[in-house]
Amino acid sequence: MAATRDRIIAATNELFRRGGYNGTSLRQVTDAAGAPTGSLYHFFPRGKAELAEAVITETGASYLELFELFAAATSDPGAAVGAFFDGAAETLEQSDYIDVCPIGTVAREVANTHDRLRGAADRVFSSWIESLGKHLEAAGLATTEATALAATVVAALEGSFVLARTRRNADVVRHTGNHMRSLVDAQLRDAHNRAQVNVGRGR
Amino acid sequence: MAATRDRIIAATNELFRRGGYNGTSLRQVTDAAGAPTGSLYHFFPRGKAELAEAVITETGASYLELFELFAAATSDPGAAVGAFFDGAAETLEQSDYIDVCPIGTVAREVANTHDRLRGAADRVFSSWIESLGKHLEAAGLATTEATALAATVVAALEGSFVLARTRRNADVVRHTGNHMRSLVDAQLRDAHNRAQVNVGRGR
DNA sequence: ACTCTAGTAGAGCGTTCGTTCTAGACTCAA
DNA sequence: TTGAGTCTAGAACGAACGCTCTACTAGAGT
Repeated sequence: MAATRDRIIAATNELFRRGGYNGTSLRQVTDAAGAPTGSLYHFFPRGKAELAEAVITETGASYLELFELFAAATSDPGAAVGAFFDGAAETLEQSDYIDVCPIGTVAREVANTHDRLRGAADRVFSSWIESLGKHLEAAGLATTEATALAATVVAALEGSFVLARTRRNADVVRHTGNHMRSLVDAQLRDAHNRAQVNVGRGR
Repeated sequence: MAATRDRIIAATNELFRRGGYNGTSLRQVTDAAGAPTGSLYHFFPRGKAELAEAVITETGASYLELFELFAAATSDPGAAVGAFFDGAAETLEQSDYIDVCPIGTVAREVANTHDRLRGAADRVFSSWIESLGKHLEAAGLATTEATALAATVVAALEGSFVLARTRRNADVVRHTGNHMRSLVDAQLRDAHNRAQVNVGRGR
């Protein structure tokens, strides 16, 4: 019976997306979750930091699942990337530009002050990069190239959220998605061309 | 004699880069600047928000100048973009991964809660995009393409800061810079090819 | 029927927050 | 020398912060 815990996590997630870590008070969390302080400290004995760590880890895992869903729908990584950006843009517009991703916000905010939170966000980003990287490898990229390109895509995704929130306009997310798609396509084309040349040379 | 005002701005800039808006108290600011509360409210009568607005605007302008410096050094926008990313990576490493850019951090944090700060950050980002966009136009891109590509580059820059801070490793900034450079180069190549075709057709 | 644990409930702790306010010090024109 | 204006200095305010603490309730196990 962890319904209360779930409500606390969900409320914190949404509040972090709106106001970040330091901008969200536990009073807001308990009010939004309809849970008393006692329950909050029952589920998260180390307090706010432990709650934030759980939100980052659990949200990160669910976004990883979501991306895998997009990736499973096609063997073309460029298309999956483009679709993911488009979905994020839609979400932004429908939520009055509340941040799509609490992880990036919190990570940037507390990277220098809360090392455990930084570590949790690091693990989440790494899991995303690894997942996308594997799909890029499967499509023909070398491991090093695939990882670097995956990191760039994640960076562009997070950065486009910053701009979209600031301008209150999600088009930048879509445009960035298109650019990432053509970048992925170009790198895959290069890799295939190189492979062809090597085959032609009897390699 | 606005030396005190300058010290307050500089201290706030650095503290924002470390802890963001809500994570920085005015006590920290006055301590770091060696200025009493009275002086702070003398120069910024509307308090913390006005101070933050000034930091965003002034830092934004100085980064615009910095980019123009990189851009003036070459007629190749791709090279300027790459060099700018490399410079940022260096800065990150030399500063123990304090954020390079207080604007992105603050903007993402308070976009939903402080509209004036959001507006100030919006103007700064727009000025960067406009500047890079003009250089891309000068190199042969159409206005729409140039603006969209410039926005993607700024997004990738901001996003790579998030990842670099979180991983405590600036390589992602360099890799993203390389990818942005090749993206810019590819788009310019496409534009020139299209122009050639049109000339060949007597257009 | 009794005990034990999980979870609910919220008053209250010490601290720090952004801000206000009063008082004093310096500069320079009149 | 005076007076006005600019800037410095920091004590003090009410509000809000994260967190601790004690008391209570519900239900499972024996």
